[in-house]
Amino acid sequence: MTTNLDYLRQLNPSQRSAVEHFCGPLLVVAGAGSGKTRALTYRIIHLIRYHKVDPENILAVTFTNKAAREMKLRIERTFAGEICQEKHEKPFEALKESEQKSLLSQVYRCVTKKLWIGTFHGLCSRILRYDIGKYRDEKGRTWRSNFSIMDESDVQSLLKNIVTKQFNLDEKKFDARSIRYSISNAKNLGLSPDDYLKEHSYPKGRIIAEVYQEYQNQLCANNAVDFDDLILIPVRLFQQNESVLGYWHNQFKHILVDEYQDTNQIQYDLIRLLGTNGETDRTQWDWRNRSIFVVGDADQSIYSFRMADFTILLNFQKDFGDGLPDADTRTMVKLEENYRSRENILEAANKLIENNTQRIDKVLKATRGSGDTIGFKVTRDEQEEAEFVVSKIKEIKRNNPELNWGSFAILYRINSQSRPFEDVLIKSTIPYTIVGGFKFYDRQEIKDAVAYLRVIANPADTVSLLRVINTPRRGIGKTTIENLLKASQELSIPLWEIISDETSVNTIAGRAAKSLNEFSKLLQDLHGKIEELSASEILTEVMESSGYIEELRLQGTEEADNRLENIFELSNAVLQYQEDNEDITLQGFLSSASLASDLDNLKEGEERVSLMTLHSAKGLEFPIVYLVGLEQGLLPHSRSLNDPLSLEEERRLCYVGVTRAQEQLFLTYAKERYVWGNRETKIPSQFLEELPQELLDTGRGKQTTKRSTGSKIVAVKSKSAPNDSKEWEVGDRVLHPTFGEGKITNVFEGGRRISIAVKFDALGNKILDPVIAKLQKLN
DNA sequence: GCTCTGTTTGTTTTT
DNA sequence: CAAACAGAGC
Repeated sequence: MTTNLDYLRQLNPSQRSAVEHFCGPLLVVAGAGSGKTRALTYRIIHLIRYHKVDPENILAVTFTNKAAREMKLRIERTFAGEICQEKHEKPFEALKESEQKSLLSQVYRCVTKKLWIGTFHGLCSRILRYDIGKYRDEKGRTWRSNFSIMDESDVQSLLKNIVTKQFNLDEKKFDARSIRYSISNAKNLGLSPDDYLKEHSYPKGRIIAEVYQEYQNQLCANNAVDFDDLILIPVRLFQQNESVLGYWHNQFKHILVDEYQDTNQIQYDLIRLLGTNGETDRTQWDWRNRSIFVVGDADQSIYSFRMADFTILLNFQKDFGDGLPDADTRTMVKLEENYRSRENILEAANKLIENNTQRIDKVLKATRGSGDTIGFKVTRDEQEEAEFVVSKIKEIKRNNPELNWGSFAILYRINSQSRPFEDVLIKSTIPYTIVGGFKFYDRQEIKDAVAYLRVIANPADTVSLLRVINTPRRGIGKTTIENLLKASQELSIPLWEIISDETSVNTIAGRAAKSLNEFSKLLQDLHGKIEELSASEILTEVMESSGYIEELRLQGTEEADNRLENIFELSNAVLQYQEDNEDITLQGFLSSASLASDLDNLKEGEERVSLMTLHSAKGLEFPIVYLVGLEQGLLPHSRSLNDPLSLEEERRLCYVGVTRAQEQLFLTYAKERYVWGNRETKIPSQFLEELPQELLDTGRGKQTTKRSTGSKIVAVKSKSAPNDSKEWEVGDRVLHPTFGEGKITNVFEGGRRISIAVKFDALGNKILDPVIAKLQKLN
């Protein structure tokens, strides 16, 4: 019997060699629209169908939950199609509906269900539900499997409390936000509080290390972890426990990572540990029946603020691969044919990204006709910008009956730019969805409901307990709570243990004792039934019995009705979760809820105009794209203007936007816009100049993209720079201790900092800080 | 113990 | 121009 491998015929040679790769490492450098998702999906199918790999042994990491869901769906469908051909010798579509259904559910049971597909965070939380009990950090802290995942605002208030109440620090110097950022960065580099202290001995660093230490204490006391811990803890656990690592190493024989350019250090550590079983000597690596397969595009790396580091991708060949030059390597495949966009759009994208220095050379090759020129519009302000875009949408839709509202996307740099577009869309009664901004799970009533569920699942979660202890109002006031907290601190036991003991409550709480005991009884009751009741039953029960629903009903205002509606929506989400997953436990639902993103709501086939940030648009495509707000200070964002590295990231962001478009792309720029309630005059984005001017169509013939002189923020000079940067000049040969010899191709001056771009003979372009990198000038 | 209101503060991007 | 917060009044 010849296995029917129909899917291979749909691939070009490079895609095919990626899909047919079996064991060992492979880097797939995949340009925008080059069919990388297809390569990834088909490779998984090929592993199972052709190489007979057990789906259980495949780990595929995607960037979003949505991407994971879609990949599963595609695998399921393709698989069903293949099996159908093989068994019945007819296409899947020819089956009766009932046969289709039963085939799909069979594929689900044998394949999709067993695959480990998800985001780093989702997959790691799954691993932790098995193994977190085996972890012990360097201070001896431990966690239990019913841990809570703290959301960003919980973390924020926890930290604020530590900074202001416990440490009495100056809030100006140590605001919770920047401390959170430091801690998160530390965790993404794999640093514990002690490690952090070692690396930062200066006074401020020492204090941050102390706050970090105390923050860990409190997470532990709440039996809670934050987002970063979801990845950090497995890595640490694997490092300290050989047998746990061995188990998961053995489980995951084939590891696939999508969007590899946006992984950070700790995620890399995780992949490396799983792939190599922690063996550092690469001659000892055993690739029999194993592989690491990563897909990415350095030009689309846009998450460095989250510590993503695309040099991890650039180093793949050195790390895992054979390190041979491009022409000879067997561990890298480049996908350069673009199946998405019209040639004009690609040309613009290619021209734009050429201005970046640090990249793997790669050109998107068009496979479709040239298409229209790129629309460009200068408007008076953001209001006119929105009106222009919406009227254009209407016009194009009218002239192209095959398009629906879902064919259009409006992309912007920051969420607050959506406002005027929403207004105009509403006025025109055009359906739209807005991705990002305020999430469903950020709504007050949803957070209340979820907090109830979290306390029931994990009574040690004092943060959630405090949120609901007096919601709805049951006469448990500030002083009562403070007394209870004091008691719990003195006895160093969780608040919950005080509250669940009637005698203690009666002693401490006084007037509030009665309602406190009722409250505690309700939660205790449900906590006891956690095994026997489903998540949705618990939700309904707690919302009714706590009086939460009743209070909203009594209010009768429009707002209260809205909240009731949302709670109803939440219970639908729970039911949906139970439908989609075998796991109907409360904890299962709670972790999926914590990790849910707004992007998950974006459904294909929904005929609505999409509004989202450029970050959210990654991985998506639309026939018609409006990339708006192309102004200095917005795109590129003002915070990147004096740092060449961030500026390159902004350019990549713009590149991501441009390459989302299939048929047509519009760019807009508003001369004035409200910033912080003030009108501000804006100058055009420098990226506009970098695009091929002949492709820009202003609709009137005359080009108006020239910027006023003197507005260049980043000076690129070769000679006679006014300050002492003349030490480094374009054309100089230099020697770097690790990168070797190279030639300076650019000198950037931004404020006090100087960066230079060097093309190394062996390693290609890199941007360096000459003060940090110990560069030597050669003559 | 709870609500209202004036003041302050701050905006990139997100799993 | 928000939202979030603190302090005063009920």
